[in-house]
Amino acid sequence: MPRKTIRDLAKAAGVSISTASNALNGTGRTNAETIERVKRVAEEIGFRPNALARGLLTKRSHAIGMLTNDTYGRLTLPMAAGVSEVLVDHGLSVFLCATNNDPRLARLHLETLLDRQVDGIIFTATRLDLTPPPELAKLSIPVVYAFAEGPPDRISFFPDDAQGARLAVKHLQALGRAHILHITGPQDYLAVRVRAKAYRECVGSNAEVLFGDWSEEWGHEAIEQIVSRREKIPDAIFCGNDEIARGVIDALRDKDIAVPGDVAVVGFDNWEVISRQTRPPLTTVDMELKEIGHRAGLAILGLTKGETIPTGITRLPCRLVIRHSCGG
Amino acid sequence: MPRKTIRDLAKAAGVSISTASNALNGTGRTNAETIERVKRVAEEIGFRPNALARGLLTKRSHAIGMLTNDTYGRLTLPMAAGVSEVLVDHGLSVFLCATNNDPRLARLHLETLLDRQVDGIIFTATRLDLTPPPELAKLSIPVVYAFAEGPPDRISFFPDDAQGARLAVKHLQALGRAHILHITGPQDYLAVRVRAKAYRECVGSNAEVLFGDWSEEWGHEAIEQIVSRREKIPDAIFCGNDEIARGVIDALRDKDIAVPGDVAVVGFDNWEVISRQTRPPLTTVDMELKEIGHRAGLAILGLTKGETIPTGITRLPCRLVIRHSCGG
DNA sequence: GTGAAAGCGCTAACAA
DNA sequence: TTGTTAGCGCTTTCAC
Repeated sequence: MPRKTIRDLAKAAGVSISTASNALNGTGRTNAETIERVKRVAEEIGFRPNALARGLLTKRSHAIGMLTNDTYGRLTLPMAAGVSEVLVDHGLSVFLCATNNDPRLARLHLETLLDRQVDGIIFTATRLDLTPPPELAKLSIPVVYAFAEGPPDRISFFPDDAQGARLAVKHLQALGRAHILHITGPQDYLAVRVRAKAYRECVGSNAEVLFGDWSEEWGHEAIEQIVSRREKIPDAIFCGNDEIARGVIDALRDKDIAVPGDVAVVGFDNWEVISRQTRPPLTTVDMELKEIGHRAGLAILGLTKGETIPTGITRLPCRLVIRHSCGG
Repeated sequence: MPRKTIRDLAKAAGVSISTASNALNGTGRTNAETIERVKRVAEEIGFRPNALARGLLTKRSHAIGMLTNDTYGRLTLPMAAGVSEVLVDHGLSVFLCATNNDPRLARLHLETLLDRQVDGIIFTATRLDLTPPPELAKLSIPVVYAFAEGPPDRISFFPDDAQGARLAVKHLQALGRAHILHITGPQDYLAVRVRAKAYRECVGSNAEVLFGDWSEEWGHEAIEQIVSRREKIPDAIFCGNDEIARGVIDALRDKDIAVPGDVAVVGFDNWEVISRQTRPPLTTVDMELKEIGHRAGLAILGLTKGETIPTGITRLPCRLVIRHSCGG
């Protein structure tokens, strides 16, 4: 059985097509009783409007595209969930397009999205300093950047890395740790530089930072370096992500250095498969990716309604998740 | 500047609307030269057909919905990537709908998808024995189940857990391990029972299986149990997932039991953030989730074209990823 | 208050 | 081979 059309509805309710339409949408001037009846009949016969037909006419598809540079990694997904969460109740659907960092694929997806008359596009990336597809800047529909930096006249949401780093370092200081070391990822990541700078501002500008990569292995190696110096080891380590932190904790245990007794450790990301499973469980900074998704979704929603929303980068606060790797 | 319509194209190319349409779509009988010209002009003026209008008329939206029970977890995402990968080149887009295991949300998403005239729906779950939304069974559009079991008259794709388990166990046996233990997850998971059964068929029906949960902690605890028995410990352990395997490996190292020297360990999932980072790196079974996504995408594609595709459950082979936790 | 009619951008008969 | 015409299902003037 094919879907009921508004014609079927009009016939069944004994009204004209336009009255049926008005009754359902609350447009025009319609008798309250008629509205009631049309709605009841619509329910009875299972009428649901065809979104394609409606979109064709109103020029609003009530769909948005989410363009992401990776194959839905651990950063993109919480954001996508956040976006979807706020939009579903407003009747907006989300096309998920993974570009896999391939410009050709990005263009392909983008064209398809425009053909589908999406009301807006959210671009998300896996690192803040990845250059978004330049085509996005020229679009006449709303574009919001999440975990990526768009042009100044667009809206971009970032986690506040500096604040997150301060959160971590100040927590360690409040716990009485005086000699804090920072072991982090590759220096060419913007987030790495921002976090390192904030760290230095808290503990003094001659504070030591060890740059490496994002792996557990680097955590091990860094500890090896520290210990082999035969100096006094730090009493706290602020790690650039949870994987490094896990490596650090494991390496310390291998050397019979107690965590948090001798050395307190803080991570960054709150990637739970890691942060919950270190021994002891890891105190870490959560970037609130889902909240970034929420905000991006709300921004798109507002823009499509013609609201004015401040452009430029908005930094959203991180949250410290306290577990046992710092004591307490 | 509004988008160009097929009218603009027809005018610019000096042909009628229908000729323009035929030229672009290869329908009807059109002069090769005209086709050429129309296509060139379309390119020049930047004409792109409105997918909404086309869909309204052809009753094919060239979009599908992907309904998933979780907030895009680690199982769903590789599958989603696989689906999208095979569909993008056929001009199909994917609506991603996370139901968060909430039946109300599932229904809401489903209705929206139908309103949008999606050509088909792929349902994916985080466990094989999760009951898919019953509404799906009654739909008149194609529905494919990936990592979930649909009704017998629909298409379902599963990883071949039994084959995966055999792969792991036979690998250990080929390496000369004679006393293999299975430490796995909760017995109420179908996958757990299937893997355990396959394991027992390989090593003998009195073989021991320890059921627990999916955590690293359980891996530790299981090793504790084994060692405290003061019997001869097994020379190989087949773990139900990578998290358990990581716990097992860590616990063995804590007890100075060499991996793979004394005990070889195999995991299940190939969740790389874990399997690459264990010491030694973990040999593990990969369920080829992306391939499941590929197959689901191709199945939907075929169904929307009216092809006949065998219904019921198709089990897709797992692959053994060899690292160092078994030696070699 | 309600309905007839026009038309969103496109495809597909059918006529020319 | 091409153009004319009639809609797809809906919203939206504008008469009545």
